[in-house]
Amino acid sequence: MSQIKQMQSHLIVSATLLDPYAAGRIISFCAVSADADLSHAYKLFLSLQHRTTFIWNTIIRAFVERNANATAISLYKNMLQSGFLPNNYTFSFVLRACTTYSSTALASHALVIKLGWESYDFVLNGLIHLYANLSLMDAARKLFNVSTNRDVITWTSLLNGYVQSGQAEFARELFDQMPERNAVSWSAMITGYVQMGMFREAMGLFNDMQLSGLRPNHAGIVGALTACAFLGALDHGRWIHAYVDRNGMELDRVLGTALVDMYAKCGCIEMACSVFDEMPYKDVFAFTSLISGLANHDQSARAIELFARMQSEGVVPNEVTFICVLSACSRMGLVDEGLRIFNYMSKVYGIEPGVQHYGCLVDLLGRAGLFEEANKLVREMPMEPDSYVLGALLNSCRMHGDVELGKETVESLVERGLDHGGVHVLLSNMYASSNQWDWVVKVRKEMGEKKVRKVPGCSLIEIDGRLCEFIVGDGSYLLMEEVVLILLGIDNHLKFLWLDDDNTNCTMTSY
DNA sequence: ATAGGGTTAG
Repeated sequence: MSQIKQMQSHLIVSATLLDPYAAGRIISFCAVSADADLSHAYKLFLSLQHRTTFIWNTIIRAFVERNANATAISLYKNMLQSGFLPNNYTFSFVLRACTTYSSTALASHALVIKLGWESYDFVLNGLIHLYANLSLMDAARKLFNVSTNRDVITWTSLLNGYVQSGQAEFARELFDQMPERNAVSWSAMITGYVQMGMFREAMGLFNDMQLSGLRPNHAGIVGALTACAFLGALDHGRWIHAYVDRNGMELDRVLGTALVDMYAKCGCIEMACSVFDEMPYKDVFAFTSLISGLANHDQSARAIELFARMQSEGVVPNEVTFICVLSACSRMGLVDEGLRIFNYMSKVYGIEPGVQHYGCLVDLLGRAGLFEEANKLVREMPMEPDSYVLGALLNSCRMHGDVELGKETVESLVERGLDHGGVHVLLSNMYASSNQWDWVVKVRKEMGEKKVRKVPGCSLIEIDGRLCEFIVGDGSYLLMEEVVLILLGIDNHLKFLWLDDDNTNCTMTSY
């Protein structure tokens, strides 16, 4: 790059930059090559007297590649105002920027048609991708149906649209129908399942992909790791980590963070830390992921330390980071520290607290027994409390045995339609522990009348690399009788051990 | 005369 700058000063002196072709080559190098320097390219672009369509296209492309869609679109509008006609290249970049600017999307499509580019491969795929991303599936499907030269990208773009709009079956149907599948189309379906919360399907497909002989790429690996994280599938996750190492895949920000998160969510916090240490570049995602993992492993002190380290390394925290840090403070009972962080979140970083931050703060105050403050905060916060905020308040009522405030809180949950069964169970347990049995009966009766159902609890474990899911009340598992016998055995054993203790009540209530 | 599209983390 420094050589290019030298060369460029020479060219300016010799007036060669007046040659638009030479200028185009230099801008292209500065804007989109491997070690590009976009701000330099942009300065150069602004200084040019004579621009070409190629130069406009290149600078627009550079901003799109950095996800600076607003800038890309405003450059595109400037281009039109300067009298340049966009060509197929222009549209292939601009349509990508339009995925976050739907108002410009329709106008761009209109111009595509007017200039006769609609049936041109790259442009048509760009349009399908655009409509699919905006979840405008009728439009996307229509274009797909009229396309005569469908390739694997056309199919993948449409598939992604069904994923975006949550239509898992259509997406899978399309995937099965594709005449050709490559690593990207497999990844799209795998991460599609992940986005739709269908983690077991994602893992199954990751497995099928390897059986089909295709090597998973970066995105496929990341998708599979995310699924492992949600499923707690540690053995699968470890296998993928070994695959990453064996194939010398670079621990970049995305892959590194996915690994850190997988280990943290699967209970291996030390492995999460060591992968984090290996990552050459750590951004806000990586830090936040580990801070969250530490907080969830009752290592809030380390979480808060990491938060300090992050800032000393100049990584700017975002709203999610603050949610994790505040919840760490709350678990450690660091009331003053939590309040201080809550305040400087907006003062120093300009992040306005959202409902989730208030939720953490209510939890922080409530756990510390500062009821009045917690209740006051809920009443005075600038937005409607959500189920998390009221749940935190309810939990603090339970912890400190304040049945009256608990009852009020449940009422406000009911008013807002946020009363899932667990809330009523909690209230009834609170009445029970304060020996108000008539109220227990009343709550239970109301639950019956309103047909409130508790969402069945479920758990997942991995045995010999196979995932087993257990749902409360479902006795239909293979080997269920053996499982029940073993549990009863453990139960009896515990009773025997605790025989002298009057208060022991080791009955199994559900399995 | 220089170029381009689909999948990726908290």
